[in-house]
Formats: sequence, C-alpha cells, structure tokens
Amino acid sequence: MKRDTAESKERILEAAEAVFAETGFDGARVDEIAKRAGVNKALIYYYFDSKDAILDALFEELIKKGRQVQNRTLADFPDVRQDDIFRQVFDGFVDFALQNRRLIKVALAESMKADPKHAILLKMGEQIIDTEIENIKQAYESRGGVFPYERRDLLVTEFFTGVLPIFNFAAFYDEWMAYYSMSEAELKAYFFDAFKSTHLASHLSRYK
Amino acid sequence: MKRDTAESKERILEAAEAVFAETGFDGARVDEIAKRAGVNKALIYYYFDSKDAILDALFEELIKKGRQVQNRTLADFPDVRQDDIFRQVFDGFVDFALQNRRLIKVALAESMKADPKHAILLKMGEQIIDTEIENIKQAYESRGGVFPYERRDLLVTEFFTGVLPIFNFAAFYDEWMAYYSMSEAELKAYFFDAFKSTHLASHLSRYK
Amino acid sequence: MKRDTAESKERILEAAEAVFAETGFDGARVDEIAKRAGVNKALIYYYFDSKDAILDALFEELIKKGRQVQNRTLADFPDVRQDDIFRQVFDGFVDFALQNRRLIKVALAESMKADPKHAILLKMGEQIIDTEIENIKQAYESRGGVFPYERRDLLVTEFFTGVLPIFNFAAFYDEWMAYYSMSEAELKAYFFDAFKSTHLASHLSRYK
Amino acid sequence: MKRDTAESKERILEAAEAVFAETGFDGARVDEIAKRAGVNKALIYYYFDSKDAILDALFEELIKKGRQVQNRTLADFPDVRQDDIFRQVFDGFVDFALQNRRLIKVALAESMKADPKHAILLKMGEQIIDTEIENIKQAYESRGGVFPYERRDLLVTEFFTGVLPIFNFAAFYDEWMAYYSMSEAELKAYFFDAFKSTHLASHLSRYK
DNA sequence: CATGAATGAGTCTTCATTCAT
DNA sequence: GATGAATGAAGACTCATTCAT
Repeated sequence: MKRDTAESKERILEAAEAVFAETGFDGARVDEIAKRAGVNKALIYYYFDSKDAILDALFEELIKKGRQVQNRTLADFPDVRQDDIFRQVFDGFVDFALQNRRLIKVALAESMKADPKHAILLKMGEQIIDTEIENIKQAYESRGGVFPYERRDLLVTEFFTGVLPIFNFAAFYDEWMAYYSMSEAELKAYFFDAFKSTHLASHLSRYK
Repeated sequence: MKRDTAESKERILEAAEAVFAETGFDGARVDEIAKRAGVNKALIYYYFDSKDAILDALFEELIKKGRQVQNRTLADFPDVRQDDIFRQVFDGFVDFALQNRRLIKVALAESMKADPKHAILLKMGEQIIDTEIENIKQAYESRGGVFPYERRDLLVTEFFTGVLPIFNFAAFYDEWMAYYSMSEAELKAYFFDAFKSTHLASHLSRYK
Repeated sequence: MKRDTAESKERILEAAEAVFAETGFDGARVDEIAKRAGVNKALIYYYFDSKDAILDALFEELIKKGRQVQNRTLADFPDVRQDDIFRQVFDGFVDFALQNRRLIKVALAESMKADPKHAILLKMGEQIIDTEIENIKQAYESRGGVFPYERRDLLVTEFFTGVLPIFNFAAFYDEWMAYYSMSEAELKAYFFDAFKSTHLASHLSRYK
Repeated sequence: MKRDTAESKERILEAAEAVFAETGFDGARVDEIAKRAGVNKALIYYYFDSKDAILDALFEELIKKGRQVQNRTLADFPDVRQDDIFRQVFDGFVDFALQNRRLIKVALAESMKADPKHAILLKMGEQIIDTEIENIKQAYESRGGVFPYERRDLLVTEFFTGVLPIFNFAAFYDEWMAYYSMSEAELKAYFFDAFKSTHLASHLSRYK
C-alpha cells in the first residue's frame, strides 16, 4: 500500500513537528504522530530509531535552516552602517522564527531541562550570535577601527534581548492571537515597534 | 518516616517544583517526587487530587507571590518620574524571577502548549502589565495629563520585551552559567546592562 | 484488592518458572505469567525490574538450593569409600534435579546462547564439581594418600557424564513420559540402572 | 546485491542456523538473518513460508544427515564384536554432533518446550537408537543368539547416557572452551576418556 | 529473484492513581 | 496521616509477515 513514495518520512516529520509543538515532546504520543501522518506506527520506527531520534532530525534541520537564513542575510546586508540595515536583518530573523515557530517552541521547552543534552537553544544562540559578532567585527576592522566589545557581554545581551525575544515572540504567536483576539498584522506591528525601540535602539547606539 | 508532621505537604510541593523544573511537567514522575520528598507516593494523593493539582497549587502560589511583589514594588516606588525608579522596579522583578525560576521554567513550557488551559504565562503577564499600566496611568492623571498609550500596544511591548526577557533570563539562568562557565555576578551584570539599554531605555523615552 | 499479603511475589516466581519452562525464556510472555499468577501485570514490575530480573531471581534461588542440597549430601555421606555412597549421593542429585526440572530446562536452554552472561549452567556445574572434587580430595588426604586427578579432567568428565545427564534426565522427564507413555517409576528405574552402569561405574573404578 | 544466484537460499539457511544457535529460535530475528545472509528480508519469505519453516528445513536436513552418518557407520562397522568398534562408531557420532552443533543446540532447546510439536530430539533419538538396536539385534541373531534386552530399557539408557551426552558435548563445546580457556584438543581428549569409561564401558559389558 | 516500504498484532514496560490497613 | 501493595490504561518499541514494483 505504497503512497507517493518516500514521502512518508516527510509526512512523519511534519506530523511530529506539529504534535511536539502542541503537546510538548514528553506529552507527544507516537500513536498520534502516526495517525496525523496517515502512516502505520511501525513505519515511524522503520525510519527513526526512537521518538528522540525524530526530534533530533527536526532540530538538525532547524539548525541547518537557521544557518542558511543567517548566511543569506549576511550576504544581502554586508554593510551594517546604514540605520535600516538592522531592521531588515531582524525582519529576516522574525520571518524565520515565525515559519519555524513550532520547533522553536519545542526547542525552548527542551532547552530548559536539566540534562544538558537538551541545550539546543544555547547551542543555536551561540552559533547565531558568534556569527553575528564576527560579521560586525569585520565591519569595524574594514573601516580601520577596533571592535570594542567582549564576546561574553555580547552573548548575554544578544541572547536575552535579541534572540530570545524573537524566539518567544514566535513561540507565543498563536497563543497570543487566540488569547487577545489579535490579528497577525496588529501583533506583528506592535512587536516590531517594541523590538525597534528596545533591541534595535540598543544596537544603533552601540555599534556606530 | 514521620517528620515534623504536616510539613509533608510542603515537602511534596518543594520536591514537585524541583522535579517539574528539571524534567518538565510531562516528564516528571510522581514516584520521583515522592522519593525526593521522602514520603510515600500515596500520601501525595492524600494531599492532592492529581499530578495536575500539584502544579495548580504551585502556580497559584507563584501568582500570589507575583502579585505581592508587584504591590510591594508599587508601594515602594509610587512616583515613576525619577529616572532610576524603573531600574529599581525591574530589579525587584528580576529577583522575584530568579527566586522562582524553577516554576517559571514550567510556566514557560506549559504556556506554549496548544490547549489554552495551560496559558498561565499569558494570564500572569496580563495581570502584571495591566497593573503596571494602571499605575502609570494614575501617575499621568494625577498630574492632570492623559495617558497616551493603548493597552494592546503596551501589552505586546511589555510582554515580549519586558516580562519575557526577565522570565527567560531566570529560566535559563542555571543552564547559561553551566554552558558558559559564567558566574552569577558576571551573568547578572551583563543582563542588567542589556536590559537597561533596551527595555529600560524604551520606557524612559516613552513615559516622560 | 490485597491477597494473603506478600505472597504475590511468590506466586509470580512460581508462575514465571512454569511459563519459562513451557515456552523458553524468550517465548514466555509477561502477560501469561501475570495471568497464571493471578496478579496484575504491573505488579510484576513492582517486584521485578524486568523479565530478565525474574529469571535472575529464579536462578539465584536455584543455585542456593543446589548448594544446600550438596552441603547436606556431603554432611550425610562424609565417607566416600563405601560402594553405595555414590549411589546415594547421586540419588540426592536426581531428586534435586527432578524437583527443579522446570528451571533446569531454562538453565540448559539459556546456557547454550552465545552471550556468556547466560552461562549459568557452566557456573553451577563448576561449583558443584569443584565442591565434589574438594570433598574427594580430602577423603584421599585423610587416608594419607594423594588425590591423583587433575581438576580440568574431572570438570569435563563430571560435567558431561555426570551433571549433564542428570540435568537432561530432569529436563526431558515429562516430555519423555508423554512421548513414550512411560510411567515415572519405569523411567526412573531405567535411568538409575543406566546411570549406575555408566557414570557410577566410572566413579567406582576411578576413586578407590 | 546479486550473488551467484540461487545460492541465496543456502545463505539464508546458513545465516539462520547461526542466528538460531546464538540466540535461540525465539530470540532470533528475521531481520538479523537477512542481514547476515546479505539478502533482503522479503526474499526469505520468497523461499520460506515462515520463520518456523526455516527451522523445519534445517531440522529436516539435520535428520537426513544423521541418518546418512548412521548408515555409513553401520556399513563401515558391520561386526560389533570387536572391542574397538563401538569407539569408532561413537567417534563418528561425535564428529557429526560437532559439525552440526549449532543446530543441535536449537534442537535441544526446542525439544524441552511443552508443545510436543517441538520434540525433535526425542524423534531423532528414537530413530538413532532403534536403528542401533536393530543392528545389534541382527548381529546377535546372525550368530544364532537372542537379543536379550528390551527396547524401552535401551531407549532410556542410550538416550540419556549415550545420545544426550554427545549432543550436550557438542552443544556446550564452544561455551566450554571459552569458559575454561580450554583447547579443542584438550576438551576432546578428556571427553573421549570420560565417554569411554562410562557409556562405552557399559556397552562392552552389556553386549558381549 | 529481489527489494524498499508498509503493517497488524503484539510485547515489554511505565505511570498516574487507588485501596486496604 | 501514612504506607505497601495493587491496578487499568496506556506508552514506546518490536517483529513476523506482506505488498508493490
């Protein structure tokens, strides 16, 4: 009873992402994933070693996508001196976060667990911020200046006031709209203003 | 295995909070809670109707504490015109968040689930922000002015760039220190600077 | 719905022994054990960590019983010079083997598996034979003689022509009676004759 | 992954024999057999109806080989009066047993199960011993004598002190060498001595 | 002949919850 | 209050077997 061949694996990943996001990883049932994917439960174990392995596969994909988005963004906006550059860069991240908000939810929840093997968000954050730092540093140096900030300072600043707010925005996007009966447009507009007047302002004042 | 009697309930709550924080609510085992509390598993069901009820009790306490902190803060700093008032107010919130970071972790994770009955963080955020808004509004009006902001705008702004960063800071506090071998003092210092230059700056520019 | 208290564990072990013997360990179903023991399946896991652990417990008991039988036998028949002593000793072993034939079946089957952790029969055999050797050696020495046999030789001889035939006799006891419609008495009589004219004869000719 | 075509079936049987011996029939996985045979799992079901059918095929082959060995032996040693004839006959059986020790393991384990359909060893034993009896009887009669033993007596004697020790020797051959770090030569030498001084001695004393 | 994909029916194990004392 | 024992209802994972190509 084969389907559009080899697409089953994709359907499983898609279904798993949805179920994980809705119930959390531990709350997710493999049965439910199978049902949503429209496949036999055993087929899931044909493609993946375990429930954990499904999440690993999803996270790997997420990290890859994140890297791609960042690389593309850096290529598109090589000069960070213009005032509106940051805004565009962050727009890119917000779109990425929204598109992947289901997995970001799971990543947030899992990363708060005690076992450090779950620390995916810290790893992703580190990668994103280090790349960003490297880029800004090069901009400084290409102008003959010296990058005047410490990595550890920037990691904290960028993670807690840059990366996390965007990820949280994505993670609570749907719940927020449901809770406040707010439209996507309204929510996005408010958030962009908020982010601009906080994180972006800080960026512009810092990196001149 | 009897202790100072009746303190068992407290021990159960304490143990549950720890276990929930380490493994997430769904990942937590009642057996483990009993073991850590040093009580028989059945005793947990003598005091609580269900595993859910334990979390409910913890959340209720958290909300109560949150309200107290906010009330105390508002009482201590009735006049928000001074530049450093906000800083003190947020210091209060950060301390509160850190002290309750185990439950905040759980609240964050649970609030991202699809079922709206888990939306505790949205409720808490709404309460905190509405109270804050009310306070600022009164300050305006006591000076004969008119509060010029919309509630929905402020809810978004305060939630995603005020409440959530602080809660996330608390939630990732331990993991961050472990991941980056960073001391509490260093992490706190960086975070306060970051928060000051983002959220606080925005506040000061907005509410004159 | 408690029963005659704490007897459940015993019933589980008893049922497991029966099921393991009938179907082999891998063929045994925990459900079937629970059904036969008249207990809830989960109770099995209350007392034992796993299906494996049940077998371990049974084997441990078997080894303990084996040691007891051997010690008692050696106490009863300290002087091995009499012709009929060996017969009595072996009678003791045959009774022990028959009484524990269900577990001996499992031990035989498991001991043939590749993974050395299953080698229970080799361990039991070694223990039995070493004790026996030690006993015979002391008899020699108490008479001022020297025990003239090598351990490795005796291990092979005793294991393959002493221990194993008796264990096999026990293991195939029921199947044999069913297959040949033979009575217990007839089977035992033939086997005792056979054993006497083989292993016992060898013993008597060897240890003078 | 095609090989010299049609040899696949042979490879499957070979792999199955190995896996059955290592893990027992119930512990064996068809996947593992396929992997070891280097064929697709479905191909196994092209050649065999079921996992059971593979074992049946192997057992059938074993029984055929057993018959051949016995017939050849009887042809080679028609006159059983010579003292060393039995020794040669048993040597033949030991070689046969060692060469087929993997299947003998499985036969032993399966034959101890409750369901009589597994009683292959009893069937094999009966065939071997009846043939042997028939042969000895003819020797008696050709000399004008009368064969003075009962079939049921001989069945028990030969099975438990003849056939089974040899089969067990084969079944535990590898495990024994591993357990005691004993060489093949040493083990064989000890066993032959042991067998000679027990079963063979009995034979020689009985059939004059 | 051969294979990758698919599946129904288990199979062990877990877990929140309850009960008798 | 407190506990050891007990249980129903899942839960993750397995496995022999089949199917389409």
